Amino acid sequence: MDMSERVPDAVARRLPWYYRTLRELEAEETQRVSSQALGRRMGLTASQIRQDINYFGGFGQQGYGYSVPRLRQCIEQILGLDRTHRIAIVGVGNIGSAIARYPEFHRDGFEMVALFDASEARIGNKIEGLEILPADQLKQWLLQNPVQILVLATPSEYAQEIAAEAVSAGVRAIWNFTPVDLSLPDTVEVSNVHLSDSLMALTFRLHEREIHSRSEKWIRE
Amino acid sequence: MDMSERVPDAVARRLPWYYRTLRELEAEETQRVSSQALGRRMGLTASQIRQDINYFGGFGQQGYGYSVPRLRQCIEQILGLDRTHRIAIVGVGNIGSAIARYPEFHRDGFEMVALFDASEARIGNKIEGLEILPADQLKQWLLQNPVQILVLATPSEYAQEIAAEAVSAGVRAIWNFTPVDLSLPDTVEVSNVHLSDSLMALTFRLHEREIHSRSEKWIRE
DNA sequence: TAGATTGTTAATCGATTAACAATC
DNA sequence: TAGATTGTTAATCGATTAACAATC
Repeated sequence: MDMSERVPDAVARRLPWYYRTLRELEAEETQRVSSQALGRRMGLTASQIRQDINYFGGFGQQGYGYSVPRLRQCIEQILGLDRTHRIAIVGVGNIGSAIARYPEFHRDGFEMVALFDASEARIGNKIEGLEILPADQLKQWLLQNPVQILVLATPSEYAQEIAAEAVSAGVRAIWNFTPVDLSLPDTVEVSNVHLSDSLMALTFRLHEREIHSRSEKWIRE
Repeated sequence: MDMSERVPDAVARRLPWYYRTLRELEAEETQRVSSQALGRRMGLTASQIRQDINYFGGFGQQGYGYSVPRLRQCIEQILGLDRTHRIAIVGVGNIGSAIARYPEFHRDGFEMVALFDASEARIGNKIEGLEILPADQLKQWLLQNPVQILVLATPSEYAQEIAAEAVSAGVRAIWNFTPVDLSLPDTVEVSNVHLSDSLMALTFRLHEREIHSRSEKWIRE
């Protein structure tokens, strides 16, 4: 498993997709899969799948294909899901609390360990048995209770400040739900869920399509 | 504005980002911006920004740069945000109800018009003044009240079925929060928010980094 | 006018696809 | 062994970057 160079983003983005698909195949009790069959299922070329998988090593077998459980397990390890990840959430508004209540995470080794919010009305309340702590205790708490991942779901105006604070308390991975492009040392990994970007990408394609069909009509008439 | 070819995904993904940044600049009352200045701010090359913008036409002015309000407005139009988009949500669990309560959408012309759920316990309840309707009335309702966008936030096992139903009732854009790769006619636009994929991309990079630093040590010692 | 910066073409880089020898 | 399918190298394609003439 040679990891001497940073894996291209294009490949990294497909890894969870492979993982998800392999889990489906496993649930269907499929034992083996060829790059061609997997490609057909995912809408990728067989070549790309072999290329991607080989980035991490030869998990297949010539003339046979890939063992579904084995490949699933390998990708699970590559994704780091064989470990437990402790997660804290800052900002328990709509999205923050939805994440706090999301049960599926547990299955993949994620453990919600603390919730923080700045609103007096929320502090002290419980979500899934976990008490909401005052946001101004975040740094202190993190120093004593390290987490692997911080979920950032505060109002935009506090996002940068709180992220920087968390990083100074040792956080090295942020799952960012605010529409803010965080500026942090590049020793910190950030995964953005820019919800409105994703919604706008949808309206863009919808709009683009309408223009297309209009101009098609134009040509026909 | 030549749109004879489909805009590459790479460009489409950056459009909402440009829009967001231009809005920030506008809020800071910046009147003009050069591709270089915008590039520095966003971490892109000036060249790429000019290339991207020119995909849609010459909105700049030689020797001056781009007018921030004008460019913002142009991209707003390109994204289709000058129109109103009616949205319905199916599945008002954690994520569905978080989306239903998200206030920011209104600003960009999105209007939440209906909520659906299959659970007896939820039907009849209200979120933001909107009553939750039985999911089995979805198709009927959509036929009478067309929406531009359907938010899909049901349990995975119903996602494909409900999406197909909505499409047969005229829906042409789906904002998909389920971890399912929907299979729909390509006349339908889908924007996926695969939350666990995004979380796993984070653990992958975190893990990858650890391997790096370990092997660095290895070399040093 | 001179300086600045775009719009656009050409060069480079990286990612995807094709091809095929290795091998199970 | 013969057939199938991987692992891997080479060819192609597309996206990014560089360069520069056009022009405000």
